[in-house]
Amino acid sequence: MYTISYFSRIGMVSAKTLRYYDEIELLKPTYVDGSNQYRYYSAEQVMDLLRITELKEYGFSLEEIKLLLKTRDPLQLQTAFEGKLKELSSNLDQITRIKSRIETKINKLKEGDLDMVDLSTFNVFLKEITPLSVVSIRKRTAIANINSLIDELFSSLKGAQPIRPLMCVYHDQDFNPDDIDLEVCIPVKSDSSSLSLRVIPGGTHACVIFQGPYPEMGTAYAALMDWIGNNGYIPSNAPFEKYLTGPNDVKDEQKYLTEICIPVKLMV
Amino acid sequence: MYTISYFSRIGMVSAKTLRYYDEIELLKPTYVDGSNQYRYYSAEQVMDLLRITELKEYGFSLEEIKLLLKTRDPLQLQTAFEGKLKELSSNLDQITRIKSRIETKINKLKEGDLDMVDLSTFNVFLKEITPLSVVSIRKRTAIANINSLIDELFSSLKGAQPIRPLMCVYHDQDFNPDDIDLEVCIPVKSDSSSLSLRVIPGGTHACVIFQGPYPEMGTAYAALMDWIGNNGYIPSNAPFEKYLTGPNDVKDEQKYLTEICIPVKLMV
DNA sequence: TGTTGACCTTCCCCTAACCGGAAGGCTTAC
DNA sequence: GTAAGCCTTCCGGTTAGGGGAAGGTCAACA
Repeated sequence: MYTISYFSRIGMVSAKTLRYYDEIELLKPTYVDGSNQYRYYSAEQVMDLLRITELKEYGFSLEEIKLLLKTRDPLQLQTAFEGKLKELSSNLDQITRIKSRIETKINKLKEGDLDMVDLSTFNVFLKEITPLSVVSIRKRTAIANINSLIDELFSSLKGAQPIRPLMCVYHDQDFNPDDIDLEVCIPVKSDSSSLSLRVIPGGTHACVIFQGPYPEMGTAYAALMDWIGNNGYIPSNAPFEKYLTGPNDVKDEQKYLTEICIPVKLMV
Repeated sequence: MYTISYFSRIGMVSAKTLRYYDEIELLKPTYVDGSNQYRYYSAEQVMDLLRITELKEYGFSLEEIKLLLKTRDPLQLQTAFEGKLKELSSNLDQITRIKSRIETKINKLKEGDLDMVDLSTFNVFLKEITPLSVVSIRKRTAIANINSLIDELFSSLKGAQPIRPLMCVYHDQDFNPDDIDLEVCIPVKSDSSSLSLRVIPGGTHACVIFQGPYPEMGTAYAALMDWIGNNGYIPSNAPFEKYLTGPNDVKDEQKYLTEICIPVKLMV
């Protein structure tokens, strides 16, 4: 039996942490003195504590660890590890992309470019769009899952040929990247009767073409919304994007080309 | 002038976020209606909002962004970006190391190794150590900074030859990885009179040799502390580690060799 | 003119994984 | 006798907002 401070030194964690683990029922002392509430830990608990620290380093939350500690099934552990491995790989990609974005920023700064984006440099134009038949999936999900949605959609195509680039409709008003009402669309011929089609309504749209990485598209949206307000229009429906040139076409994110369209009507 | 919801759509953030930015004085609306407290944002603020979102993506905290927004000095911006770049690089390294640790775990699991470490497999031994002269730096810092401390120490060596591997004394009782009382030591000949030496006292030490990555050394510490308690000793001074084989000697972290020593005395 | 629905406000509580410190109780060593 | 060193609980703080309630306001429509 160890006191909390000795036990904390064994595991190289703070006593505060141990009290917290007790509170959330992750690791309770084997014995608590009834008279003074002192916590005492047993030698077997050392291994539990070490496992907790290890899993924490791997990026598991304490809730997840609580479950993993209980299981004696090595397969479940393996699955959890493999999932975490994927997560870490995607973190790596994410960080790498951000690094390259910062690098181009630094280069611009060095060239004396003051890095001030001017909304008026965007070339907003009005366009009458005719209704368009598409195959689509609509789902409420995190933006990060968009790729699996696209895969799913493509596999449901059954040989039908896309006649235009991929599109995405953003049905949300309030923007929250972890929970988006997302509709991925592939335009197809309107007589592809074997598929269940949906028709994107036509009408007047304010549009802009943006070149650059997707996370920087905010400026284009801002320019578009700004233009709409300044020209006596208001948005009348959900905006959508057409991915003219994307990751499948070029490697350099700076070369991505996207058209953003917002259906509009005249203000009364 | 935009209402909060229109402004939030322009910037693709939630209205909640905008109210929060108002509260923390990061981005205050240019005009607030006196009668109903409605917030109104101006067209110029769009760029500020977009910059905030951008810097957030780069990993800056809102406090840092507050400072960066104010400055018109491109050099300061560049410095901040370069610092962030370094931070992201070290994150990349960190994640890569963790990934490879998880991969070896998975391989062990596949081989049927149940991944149960047994403290009793560690070979703890008692050792009489004679006093040792070292050059050292002691500092309270995050464990992540240990490398710069080592560099600093080596550059203060002025040609004196290390006679033993690098050591580190851990003066803390309560372990907190972001704020450690750390002493890095290089053993030198005791007659290196041109340097200011400090002497690590001799005496009885309980020691163990650990093979593997540094973050997994906890098990060895646990085995050591366990042995000490079970054999009628108590720790009498700060523990230290000797880095017998480290990153300068081999690439594979699984091959790192470290000796952990804890000064002990007999319990009364 | 009334009503409906969209929009705005403030206020309060919640998150994860603890840290810092206060106030108070117990032993033990000098 | 008292100071040091343990231990306890409790309270408040951290980041960047989200969820939701209660209530005021606005514009359009019947």
